[in-house]
Amino acid sequence: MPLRSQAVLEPRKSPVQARSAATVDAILEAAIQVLLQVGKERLTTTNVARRAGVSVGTLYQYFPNKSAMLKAVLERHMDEVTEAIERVCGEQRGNGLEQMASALMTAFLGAKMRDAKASVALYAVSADIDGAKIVQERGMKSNRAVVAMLKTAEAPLTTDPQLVAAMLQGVMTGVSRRLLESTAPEKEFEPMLRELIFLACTYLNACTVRPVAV
Amino acid sequence: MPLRSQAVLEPRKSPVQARSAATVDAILEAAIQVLLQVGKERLTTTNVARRAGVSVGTLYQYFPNKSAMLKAVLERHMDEVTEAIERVCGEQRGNGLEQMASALMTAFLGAKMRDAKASVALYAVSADIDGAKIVQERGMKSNRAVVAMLKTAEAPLTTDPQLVAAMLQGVMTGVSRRLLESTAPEKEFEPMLRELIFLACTYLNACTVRPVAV
DNA sequence: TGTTTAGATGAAACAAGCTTCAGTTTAGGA
DNA sequence: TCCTAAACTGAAGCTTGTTTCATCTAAACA
Repeated sequence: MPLRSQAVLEPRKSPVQARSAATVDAILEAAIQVLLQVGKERLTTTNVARRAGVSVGTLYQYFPNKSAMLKAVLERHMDEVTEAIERVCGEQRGNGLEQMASALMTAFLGAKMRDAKASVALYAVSADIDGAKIVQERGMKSNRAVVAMLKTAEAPLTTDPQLVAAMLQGVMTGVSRRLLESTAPEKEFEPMLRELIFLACTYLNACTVRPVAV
Repeated sequence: MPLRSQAVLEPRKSPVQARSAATVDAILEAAIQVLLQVGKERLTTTNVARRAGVSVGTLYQYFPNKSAMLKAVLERHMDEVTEAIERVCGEQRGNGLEQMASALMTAFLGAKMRDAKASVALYAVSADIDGAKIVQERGMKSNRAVVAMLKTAEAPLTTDPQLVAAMLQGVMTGVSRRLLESTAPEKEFEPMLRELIFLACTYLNACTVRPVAV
C-alpha cells in the first residue's frame, strides 16, 4: 500500500488511500484492545469504533458487519503464527529431526506466548463467527510447511509424513492451549517447552526406526 | 434425589420431586438437540423449551438464565469424559506404562467420539459462559487420576509425574480436537488413535530411561 | 371432596446492540 | 480557489431474544 504521490509543494501526509488503510488498521487494533480490556461479551461495534477514534459509521464503511470485523482480527493473528511456522520450516530444511523438532516447538510456543492474552481471548471469539474454518485453513498451510520440512530430514522417516505432521500439530496446539489457559502461563512456559521438545524428539526418532508396515 | 415416599395404597409414579427432575432432564437433552440441529446462534431459550415439551417459564423455574442452562449441559458432557478417564486410570493401576498409555488414549478418544457432534458443538458453547473454568476443573480431576496411575507403574518414571500427566493431557486433547474438527473424523479415527498410542508409549518409555536431572 | 402448593403456562415488557443513512468534513486535483 | 469524491459522523430505527409474572392445573393430603 504505497502512499499517493504528493503535489509539488504539498508536504501533507496520508492522502486518500493511506488514510483509510490507517483507519482499518486502527479499528483492528482497537478491537483487540477492547477485547482484552472488557472481554468478548462487552465488545460492541460502537465500543471498538470509539477506541479507534472513529465513529461507528466509519467502521461499517470497511466491514459489512461485526462478524466480518472479528474475522479480520482473527485472521491477522493466525497469519502471524502461521508465518512463524513457515519461516522455521524453511530454515530447517535438510537438518536433523531433533533440530527440526526443537526449532518448530520453540517457534510455535513463542509465537503464541508473544501475546498470550490475545491468543486466549481469540479462542473465545473464534467460536462465534466461523472461526473454525479460518483456523483450519491456516492449519493446512502450516501442515504443508511441516510436511515439506520433514521430507528433507537427514534421517528419513519410515512413517507417513502427513500423519507425523498432523500429530506434531495436534501436540503443539494441545499443549500450548493448555499452557495458555493455565493459571500461570509465564511460569510454566520454560519447563513445558523443554518437555514438548523432548517429546517431539523422542517421537520423531522413533519414526525413523519403526518398521514401515501398517 | 430419592423419590417421595408413597402413601399406603398409592402405586402412582413420579411424584413431586421426580416430575421436576424429569423436566430438568428433558430440558438439558433438548438443549443438545437444538444445538446440533440449528447451531449455537439460533439456540434460544424458547426454542429449547419447545423442544423439551415445556414452556419458557418452566425452563426459567429450573435455571436462573440461559447461561446457567448451557453450563449445566457442558458440565454433564464433561463429567462423562472425566469419568471415563478416572475409570481406566483406576483399572490400570500397577500395569506397565505401555498398557496405561494405550488404555488411556483409547478411553479418551472413545469418549469424545461417542458423540463427536456434541463435543464439537460444545466447544463453541464453552466459549460463551465461563466454560474455561468448567473445563479446567474437570481437567484437574483427570490430572489427579492420571498422576496417581502413573505412580503405580511397574517401571518407575524418572520424570515428574505431574509434568508427564500434563503433557499426556495436552497431547490427548490437542489431537482429539484436531480430529473432531477435521472434515472426516470417523475415517481418520483408527490411524490417529494408533499413532497417538505409539507416541504416548514412546514418550513414557523415554521418561523411564532419561536421567533424573532437569 | 376441599385445600394447598409444586409445577407449568405464554403473552408481553424490556433490553441492548447492530446497522443505516442523510448530512458534514476533508483532501486532491483542475 | 473551487469542485468532486473519499471519508467520516452519530442519532435513531429495528430486530431479536431474554426474562417476568399474573394466572392456571393438577398432585398430595386430610
